[in-house]
Amino acid sequence: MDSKYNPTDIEARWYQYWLDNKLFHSEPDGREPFTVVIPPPNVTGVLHMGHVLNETIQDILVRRARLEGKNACWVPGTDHASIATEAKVIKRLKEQGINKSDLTREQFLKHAWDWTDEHGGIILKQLRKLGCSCDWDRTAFTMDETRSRAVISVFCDLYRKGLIYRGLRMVNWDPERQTALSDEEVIYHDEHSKFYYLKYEVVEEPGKYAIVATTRPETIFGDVAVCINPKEEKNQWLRGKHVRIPIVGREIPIIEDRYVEIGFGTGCLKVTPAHDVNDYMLGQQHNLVAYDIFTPDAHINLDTIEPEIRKNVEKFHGMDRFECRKAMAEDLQAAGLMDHVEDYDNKVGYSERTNVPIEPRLSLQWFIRMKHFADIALLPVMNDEIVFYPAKYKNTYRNWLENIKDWCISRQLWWGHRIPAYYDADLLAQTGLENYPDDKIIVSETKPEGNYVQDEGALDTWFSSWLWPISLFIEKDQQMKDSTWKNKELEYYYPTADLVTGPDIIFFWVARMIMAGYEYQGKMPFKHVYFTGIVRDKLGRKMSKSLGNSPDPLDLIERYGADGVRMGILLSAPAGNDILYDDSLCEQGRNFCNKIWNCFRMMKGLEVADITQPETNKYAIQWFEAKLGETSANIADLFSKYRLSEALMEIYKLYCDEFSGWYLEMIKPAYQQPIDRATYEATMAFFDRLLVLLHPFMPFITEELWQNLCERKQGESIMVAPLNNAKAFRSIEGLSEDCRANTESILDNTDTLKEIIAGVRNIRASKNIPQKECLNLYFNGADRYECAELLKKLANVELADAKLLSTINAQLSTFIVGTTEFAIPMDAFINVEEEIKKLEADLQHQQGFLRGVQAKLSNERFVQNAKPEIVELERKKERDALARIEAIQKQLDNLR
RNA sequence: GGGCGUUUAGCUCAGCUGGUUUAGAGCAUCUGCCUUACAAGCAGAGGGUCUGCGGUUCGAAUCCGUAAACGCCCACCA
Repeated sequence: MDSKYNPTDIEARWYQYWLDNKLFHSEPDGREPFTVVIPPPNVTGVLHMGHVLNETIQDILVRRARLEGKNACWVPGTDHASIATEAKVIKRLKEQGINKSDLTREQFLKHAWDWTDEHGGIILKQLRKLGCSCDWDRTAFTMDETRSRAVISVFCDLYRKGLIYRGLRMVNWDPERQTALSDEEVIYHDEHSKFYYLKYEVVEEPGKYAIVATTRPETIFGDVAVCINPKEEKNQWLRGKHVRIPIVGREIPIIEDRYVEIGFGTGCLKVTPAHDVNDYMLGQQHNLVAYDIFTPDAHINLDTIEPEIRKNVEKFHGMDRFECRKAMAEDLQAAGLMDHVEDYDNKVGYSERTNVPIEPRLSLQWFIRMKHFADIALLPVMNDEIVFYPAKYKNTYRNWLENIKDWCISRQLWWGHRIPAYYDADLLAQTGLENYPDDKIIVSETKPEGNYVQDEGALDTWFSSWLWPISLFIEKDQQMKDSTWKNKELEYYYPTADLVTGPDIIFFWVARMIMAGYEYQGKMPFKHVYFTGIVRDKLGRKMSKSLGNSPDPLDLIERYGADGVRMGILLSAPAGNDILYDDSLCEQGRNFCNKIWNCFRMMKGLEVADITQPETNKYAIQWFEAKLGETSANIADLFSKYRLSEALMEIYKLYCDEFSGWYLEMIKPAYQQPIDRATYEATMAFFDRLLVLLHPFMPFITEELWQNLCERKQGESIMVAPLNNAKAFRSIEGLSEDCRANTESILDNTDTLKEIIAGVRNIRASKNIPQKECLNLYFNGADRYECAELLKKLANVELADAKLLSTINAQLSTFIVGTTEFAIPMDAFINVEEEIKKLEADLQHQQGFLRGVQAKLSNERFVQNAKPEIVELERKKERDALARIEAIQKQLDNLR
């Protein structure tokens, strides 16, 4: 065996073994289920560090549950990601010289499916490299047959329930992709822009102007009024008058509405109903026309305005909106109709997917009434039936639900689930879409007989994702019945156990799954939600392609091994906190693998013989048994709180410090001596349990070593290791009174021993005494008899001999543990000056400590008010401190 | 403009209902060791008064108030 762990071959081999033996596959049975559904990555996506974090956490939870004997089922799959994927397909077509507009829907979809088949699922392959134990037989796609049928059924069902409606509304329009978006898909950025003060001449008083401040002068073609607040003094003179739009020339009325904020800007607000949500609202209240002056791709379109007005501004027709803003500002300036321009900071909404400024646009879309869903989804989270980790997201969640708005679910895209709404072709030809009567729309799972045309729109991707925890378990060909699905799988796997996802999709996805869960199964979709942080680089910057600061996970796996990367990403990832990723974390993971590897090498190198078991070994085994029990209990507790990085750290310390650093040193036979069989077997058993404990975090190396620890049968795996776990996970609280006392005292005693050894090592290091030099240890003090007993058990770790201290002389180097003083004869090594200095510093510290304690104890109110056990503790502190001070002084006297 | 969160060693974080020998961990740093499992290692050491201020209390990193800094979410002030 090499002294370095080499993961590459090992990982590939065991992953295949797990697949071959169907160890990831789950079928309903008598065991308790533990279900996790993967947050489906984009079907054409590629693995990035965010996935690594997310999937590692899920795998840890799933593998842990499996070891606990649960029937773990982690269902993988991908999301069709309608906007993102459509964009990618369009881009590729463009590279081939094809425009989307040249294709029919069917032709385009053919290309999209080709693309999906080609690139789809690459990311799922990559997850295997990470070690993810997904049940691949269940792999699903949000647009596969079963999921699609579910989506359409739900649309029809909600429509029948009156929870879906079609309406002409002001929506967020993405001019790049030319589709409507939901409110959640708009991201607001702070922007330094300009505030333009435009002069609108008052018709009734030529030469006088109303000054209107706007950030968007390019929309003045659509102005239909100027609004003032009836209470604003300075604009009273405008009441009832009309103004002329500069450059454009249209005469528009001054209207009054209290919506306009007094004191903001000039108090005059231009009203453009087609291009601003508030203006739209004003327009409706004041019966104003809405001129839509933009094409779907946000170029100026003057076809909608009056021809006589148009001729004034023909040159702007067809301009891009930002180009037009510039041109309009210049023209206004030149015409003397620009009062002035100010710098202005405001927020501008951008499309989440295309990163293009969104345009508020009046359009005919499909919506879900959300009030009903907010009602069913709020309570379960607020009273912790569904538990959020960290809990702070409950606030965010509540806030959103309490202010919820209807969800725009239609998209002007082809890649997605086509809206199952049908229009009578003849009627449609007469009325057009906007005026098509609602009661003549047919919403149905299947195309109605006759001459009907289907709605051109597709559904928002999240309209399929919100069904994910349900739709994954719907049987092939199963139809929705009575607004629900029932079958054996749903009965068994639903509700799922844990959902692991980023807080950025709490509204998009988490909240909506909860809604759909209650609506369609009458139950929560999951019991716990673990929100991960965002992976950042070590400078705290979000990882992004454009910054180039995101490492390629596969490359990292290549360099550090999957186990190393898993440890690296997890180590500093407390729930909900962002993680600052740095390669050095993976390095630590790799180093840890190496450590474990070498523990194993050491054990395998032992020669076993039937000899008497030394007392030290008996003690070591007892102690480590206790330690392992204690740590296992801690880890179980940390798991229950989803504090996974802390759990891993506990295991890390258990391996490195306790097992390698202490236990193996205690039982290690002298050079070329054999080990007794009892100790050997106990040690192997310990290691087995250690591997099981670590397995969820580092699946590959643990499987490799577990398989080599002893003879294993074909098909056996640490993944489903039999329940010596029950023993490993038990807590000290669960032990009998006697056993617990024993456990605790052996742990305490060993801590004392470690302190003594540390004292000796300290002296050795500070005096440069070589390792080979065996030292004699003398001691004296209150607990000396106990110490003597203990030391005998550990003598072979560090010491030649342990004796009661009889006389003290200057040729000793000393230290104190508890209240016992220890001394090592130094002969020529001793430096009296230094020794005195050290003791004096210690003395000072002890005296300071004593003063603090005594101050407390002499405070009557403390003695009266504090709990008796606290007072007693302080008294013990005082006694101990006094004893130590006395000991130090005695030593000082001797040295002097 | 609202709401939430954070602020503890050089870095990343623990520290639960105030009291557990004058604050812990991992990493990093420094020193010494190629000791017969491991230099991707071993041993040892240094390093913080817990963001500032005020309060409650016998006692505060821990509770309350306040200020500041940073971060996140929400919101139609053009």
